[in-house]
Amino acid sequence: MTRMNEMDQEAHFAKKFTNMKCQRVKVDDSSPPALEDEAIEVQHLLAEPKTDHFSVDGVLCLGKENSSKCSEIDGFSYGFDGGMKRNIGGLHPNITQGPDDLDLGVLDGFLDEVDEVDDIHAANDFSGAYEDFILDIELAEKVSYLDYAPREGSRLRNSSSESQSPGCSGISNGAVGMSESSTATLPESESKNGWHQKTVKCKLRRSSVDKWDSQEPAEDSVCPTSDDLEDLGGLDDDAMPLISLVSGKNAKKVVQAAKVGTSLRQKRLRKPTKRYIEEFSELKSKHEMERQNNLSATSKDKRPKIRSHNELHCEGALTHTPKEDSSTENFIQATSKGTVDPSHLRSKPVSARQTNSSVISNGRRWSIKSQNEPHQMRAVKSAPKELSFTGPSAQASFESRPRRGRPKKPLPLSFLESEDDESEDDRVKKRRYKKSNDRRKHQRMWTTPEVMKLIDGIAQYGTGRWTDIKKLMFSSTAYRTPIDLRDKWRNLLRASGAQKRKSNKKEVEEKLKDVVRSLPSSVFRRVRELASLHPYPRFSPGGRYIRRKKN
DNA sequence: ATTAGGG
DNA sequence: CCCTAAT
Repeated sequence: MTRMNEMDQEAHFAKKFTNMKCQRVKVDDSSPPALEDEAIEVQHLLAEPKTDHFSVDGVLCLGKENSSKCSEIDGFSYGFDGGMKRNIGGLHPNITQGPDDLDLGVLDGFLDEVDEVDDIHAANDFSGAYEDFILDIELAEKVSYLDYAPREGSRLRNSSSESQSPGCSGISNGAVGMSESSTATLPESESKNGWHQKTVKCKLRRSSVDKWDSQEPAEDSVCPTSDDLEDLGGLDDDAMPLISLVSGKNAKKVVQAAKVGTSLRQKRLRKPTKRYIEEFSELKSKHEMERQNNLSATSKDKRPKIRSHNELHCEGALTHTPKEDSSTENFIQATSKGTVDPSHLRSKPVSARQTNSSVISNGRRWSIKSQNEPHQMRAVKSAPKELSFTGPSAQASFESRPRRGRPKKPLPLSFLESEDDESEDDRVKKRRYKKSNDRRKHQRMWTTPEVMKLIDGIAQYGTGRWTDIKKLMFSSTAYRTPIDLRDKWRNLLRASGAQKRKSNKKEVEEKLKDVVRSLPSSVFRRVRELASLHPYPRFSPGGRYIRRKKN
């Protein structure tokens, strides 16, 4: 599985870049010699973005210390970085441990964070768009020079220049801001001024899509989308602006002919639905967030993958140090607001991780051995579910996470639209909506220490006073609500057999049994004790109401 | 706002 | 975990 994925990735990357190259070359060739001034401009523009090489450069940078030496191409390296991360993220679920629910747990923290992740996406998208944006800047100026709707022109320029510097310095705010300003420009594109706006739009789209699909093995280059093609008279969005600059419609045809091959192929390759892509990106986001939230070892499993992945692309080209992913980390850190310093994580030697994992696997213990251990457990999660627990540090970091409310936002119908014909704006919106709506249940694994605390709390307060228990025993864990506590207790009762429910339901019983198995028997002893002491459903098995004890 | 109970 | 009803 792992193997295959990696290979896919590799092949995919290769193909992608090849495609890009082809496009540019063809465009170049087809540029009519007429209008030499413009042609030169075009040449310049074409030469400017060394897209074909930036990947390599980016990787190199990655391998190095993310030092300032790379600053010139930082934008690119970041962009690439984003791609890599997504790749890894996407890769992970497949390559990690086996089946069952464990991955759900690993992923869980992420879904809630999607909003924040959005920023990351934005940043990444932008960095991807960066190179093209350079072009756009020049274009924009040209445009305004040509007296196209001055307001728009200046607008464009503003957003461009504003973003230029931050983009280069590769810091989150800048990047995000930029991407936002750029997107803000898009909606205006419907006005008559026509092509230059479209130009920007398409370019942005194209680059972001490139980055985007680079994450997904099954997904291939998807530069032009149907709507674009229609809008622009069937022109490749890459070729379009340049050609337009040169000589308008005649050029269009030339280019159209030239790019037919690549375009068609790209179209054909575009199989996965947007839905699919989105899903994937969310998963990725989750992974990214998880890396931030669990300062220590969440990635016990992931990390090695990252390494290997990088190796795949960098091998021989550079000597990569243990810090090879530091740039990645830094980027994330810079990008998100409430970020935990991932430094431990970086510096954590492999040996330590291995040690921890072994410790975990042998399992059942009540006492906390080390602060880091819990994270390992959560990350590994192949260990019995209830066995793992969340350490204070992780709790703290999760605590800072805003409590997710229930979305309940009405789902726009456009959301369900078929994918192929929708404007860029729609697509952007869609993505946004998806994020807010599509967030699934974020399940948090109950760790043994948590269960213990819960039991203690119940012993103290009895059932029914969940808020008190929450406040007292779980004051540090924001993600456990009183209701959660109650639910967990309910489950414990059922699992411990203290609840003489209709035991006929073998199916359910069986499922609960594994939960039981993963928890120390001592826990269940207590559960049973408490069950009799504080019967949860206030009705005893006999059906009589039992009054709750008041402490 | 909190709890109970069902999905 | 989510939702609703009841308190």
